[in-house]
Amino acid sequence: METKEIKSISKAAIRRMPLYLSLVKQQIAMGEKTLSSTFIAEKLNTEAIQVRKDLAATGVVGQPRLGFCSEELAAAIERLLGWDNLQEAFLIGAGNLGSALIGYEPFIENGLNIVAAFDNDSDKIGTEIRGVKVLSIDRLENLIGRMHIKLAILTVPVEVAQQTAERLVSDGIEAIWNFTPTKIIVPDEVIVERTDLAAGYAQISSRLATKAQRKAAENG
Amino acid sequence: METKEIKSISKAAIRRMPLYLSLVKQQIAMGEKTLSSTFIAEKLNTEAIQVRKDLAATGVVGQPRLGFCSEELAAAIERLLGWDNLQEAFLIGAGNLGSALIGYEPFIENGLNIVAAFDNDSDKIGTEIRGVKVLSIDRLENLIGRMHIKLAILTVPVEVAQQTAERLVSDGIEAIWNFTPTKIIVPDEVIVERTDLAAGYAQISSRLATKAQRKAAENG
DNA sequence: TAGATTGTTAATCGATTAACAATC
DNA sequence: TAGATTGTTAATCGATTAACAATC
Repeated sequence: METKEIKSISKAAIRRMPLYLSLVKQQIAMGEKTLSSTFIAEKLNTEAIQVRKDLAATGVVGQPRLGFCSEELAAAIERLLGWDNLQEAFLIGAGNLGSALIGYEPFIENGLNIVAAFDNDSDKIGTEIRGVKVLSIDRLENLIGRMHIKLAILTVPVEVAQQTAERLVSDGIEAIWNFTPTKIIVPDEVIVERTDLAAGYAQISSRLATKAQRKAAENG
Repeated sequence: METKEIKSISKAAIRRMPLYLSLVKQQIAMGEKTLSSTFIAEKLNTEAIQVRKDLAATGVVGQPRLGFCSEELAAAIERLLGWDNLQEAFLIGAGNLGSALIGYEPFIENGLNIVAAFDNDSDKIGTEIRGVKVLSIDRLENLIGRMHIKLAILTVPVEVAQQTAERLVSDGIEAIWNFTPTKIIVPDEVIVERTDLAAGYAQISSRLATKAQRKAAENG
């Protein structure tokens, strides 16, 4: 098989990959050997051209008239995302949101393995959340190195987000997934991804507000 | 006061507003009357020009040498986002993630009021989650109209996401905040915002995978 | 005044969409 | 073959960044 040029891939395309992957897996489960960009676009309420462009980045070559081989596509997306390997992670902050992430199905299904949670609340330390032990935050330093943990999921209160991030960095963490509603500042070599629930709320409430204002203007 | 032209505002800018708002509120709490785009940019690890451009959309006019009036800016951002009014919402699906959203501080602080949760698990129905009653999903139809609820937060299992969304739409919901890892298809007039935890995971794990591959190539 | 900052207009960058030849 | 689909190249669109005059 010829090796294809490495295609550049947009951040937005990466973010869409999980949608493609779960649809492809669904089709595999139903015994479908192939699926086309047209089909995917229809199911995801998007455009076929975007699907084709995105899938080009996986290196999978489609067949005119038939589309893409389901199995090949699933494997290629998983490889692209690194979801073909198990990813061990520490959860930092075992509050409501953190606890919810332990046991979040789409993570478990795709190789994200939260191996321990850390907190400074003595009531929580020593307990288990769905089988994951909650340890004292003081043991973080020791364990990151010893267990070769690359990824930390940061769900501490916003007030301590920056200082906790700095601790993680000095302990040698490679990537921080920041769920706190603030930006953390860390050295460039540390990978940071922020998932911002407040941003989503901003977007939906501003759209609702705009709609309400328009309605008021029409009736006024 | 002159009314300014309504500036167009990008989706990305809307999503950044909560970051600006919390920083501005922090400054107010510290007694600072003004703050500049330079200051904001430094704190948020971004560029001053982007901050100025974003803030222009609020209609607040800054003063050369001084920057923006903190109080005025906070009020303008809250108005822009509709966070100056209480937003009542139903939570659909009282699982782990849904439960975590009840009581999520940044929502509560900014006017998002989850007034009831709905589930079809008889073990959950009748219980309370941090003061919010869990009701049978069968009562949804009746209550959306009666309580004039505009916003539904969808945290049901992915398998029932589409059918639940359709129910919400036929009951007259105006906006759906979709936390399920799938796209839901609804009429255009219904506002849909999707917060996709799997997308964030895709992004961070692909970056980790790329880094690991580069490292392997160097050592190989 | 000198200098820091705002706000506008233009340039750049990145992502999406359109057009269309190639393929089976 | 006819027709659906792929994949590439070009055009468009939207967001970010740069340049710079205006302001206090």
